Amino acid sequence: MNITGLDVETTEFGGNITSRNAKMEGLALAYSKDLTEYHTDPSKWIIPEYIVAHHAKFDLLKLKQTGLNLPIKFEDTLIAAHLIDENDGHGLKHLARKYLGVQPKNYKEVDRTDVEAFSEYAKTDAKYTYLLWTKFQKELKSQDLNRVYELEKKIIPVFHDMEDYGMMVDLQSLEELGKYVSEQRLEKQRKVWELAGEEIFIDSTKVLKEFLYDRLKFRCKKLTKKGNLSTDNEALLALNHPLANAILDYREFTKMENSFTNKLPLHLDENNRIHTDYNPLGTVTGRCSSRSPNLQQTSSHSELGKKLRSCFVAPEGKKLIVADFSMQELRVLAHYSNDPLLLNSFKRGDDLHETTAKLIFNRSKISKEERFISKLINFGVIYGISPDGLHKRLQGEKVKISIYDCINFINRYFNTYKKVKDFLDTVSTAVRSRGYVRSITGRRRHLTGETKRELRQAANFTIQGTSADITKISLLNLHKELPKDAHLIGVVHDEVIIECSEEMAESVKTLTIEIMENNDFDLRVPMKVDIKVVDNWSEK
DNA sequence: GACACTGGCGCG
DNA sequence: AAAGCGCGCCAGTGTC
Repeated sequence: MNITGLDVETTEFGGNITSRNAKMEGLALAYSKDLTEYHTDPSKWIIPEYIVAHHAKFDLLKLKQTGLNLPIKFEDTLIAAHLIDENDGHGLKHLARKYLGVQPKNYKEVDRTDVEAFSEYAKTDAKYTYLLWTKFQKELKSQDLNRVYELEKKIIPVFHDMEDYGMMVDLQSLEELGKYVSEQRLEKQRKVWELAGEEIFIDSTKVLKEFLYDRLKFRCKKLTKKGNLSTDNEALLALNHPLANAILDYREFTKMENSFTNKLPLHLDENNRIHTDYNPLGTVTGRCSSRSPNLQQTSSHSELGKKLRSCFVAPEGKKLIVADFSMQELRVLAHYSNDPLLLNSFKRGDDLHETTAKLIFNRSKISKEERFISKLINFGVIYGISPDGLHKRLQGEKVKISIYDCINFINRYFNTYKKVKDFLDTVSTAVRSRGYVRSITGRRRHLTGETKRELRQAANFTIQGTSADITKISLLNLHKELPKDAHLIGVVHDEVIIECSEEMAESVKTLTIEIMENNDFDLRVPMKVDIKVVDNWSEK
């Protein structure tokens, strides 16, 4: 089958026009480097059987939305570019310069009202895509990236359907919450002003900094990354002063108002559904990012966060099925390290944080605080935590433990789970000798491993990247195997959300567990899914 | 008015 | 010099 370069031109973005509702205006095709065409006449929009696009998620969506036939088979130079070099830019123009040695015109340099010039521009994009593919195809194969490439291709329709179906918001509840939040914000503001003795502009870090550290002479314990005096959560907490606490209170409500209660309504469609735009390759680790809105940062921990999530609902007669992998990354760590104690804890179905606490505190009965510290260390290992980091985290959680104890605990962790240390060493050696590390699907991250930071990133990539792979495979399988009227409507890294009718909820629940707990990766640990059938996203 | 940067903070 | 990993979005601020 011959491949054809394809590029869909749409209305320009801006204002209310997003990639989701931009309309198709033209179709550029490149059958070879010399034979290209561009059509603005919809009757000429005939889609070849086998195409390559740069960002197929977008182009295929437009074809679908326009009601055109989809190609039988497709390739994507954007995915390929991401996988071949995750650090480099991925724009078509950039890639054309880099791999084809040409000097493409930028979109901004082209006059859209000049029909001939714009047609030429569109055709050139299709041609570059066509030419890039011949290069990338070889690279994917020689660099052993085909498995992850196929995964990333296959997942595109999953995101199409998920984004298209969207997630329902109870607008009335959201508005009520918004009212409460804005009232509370004013109340918290009043409190701050009262304690400050004047009406300072709390939203400005500049003003705040001058007031706290110049006027009131508080001693700032933390600097920003640019070396300025910080007024963030940690810095204010350290002041241990009613005014600082009041400012933190105030911030919780401004954050909620600015980021959520005021913003989410702007993203609702006519049916009060939200259509997040996922970028399946939005991160260097293989995780998805999400935007407009970023559903993945919707508050959840605080009381206010729970109230917010309760506004995400199932429509009348339907249910949400919320399924998350229990300790996904820690299970991946157990798999890679092959540590017998970690593996056994998971195989027995024990509470890992408790297991860790018993082992590092060396007793059979452990306190809540000991479990909490162990939990922090368990998760911290994935990020390459230091005693200092652990200490700060614990301080932030109001746990009073000395830095020496932190050193001690971390040492005991590694003395207990000896093979975890071996795993970290193996990753370090590998990244230094090869210049990259791979996740379980073969996804790569290029790092030299010359700094401590890069070694942490290498270890974290192995775990986070593999976890992302596991979630993506699950999405693929769910999309394939769920009944037709059960719909994936959201994914938050290790959590998936499904909407289906009340009647089928129990069977979909069973099926979802089955699908998510089984994959073809031959892991040494069982994956476990926590799942609930609920009416809203916050319900237990 | 558009754009970039900074500090800050939400999530896993 | 020291830094725990990965993101996107907000308001305020500074600049052209």
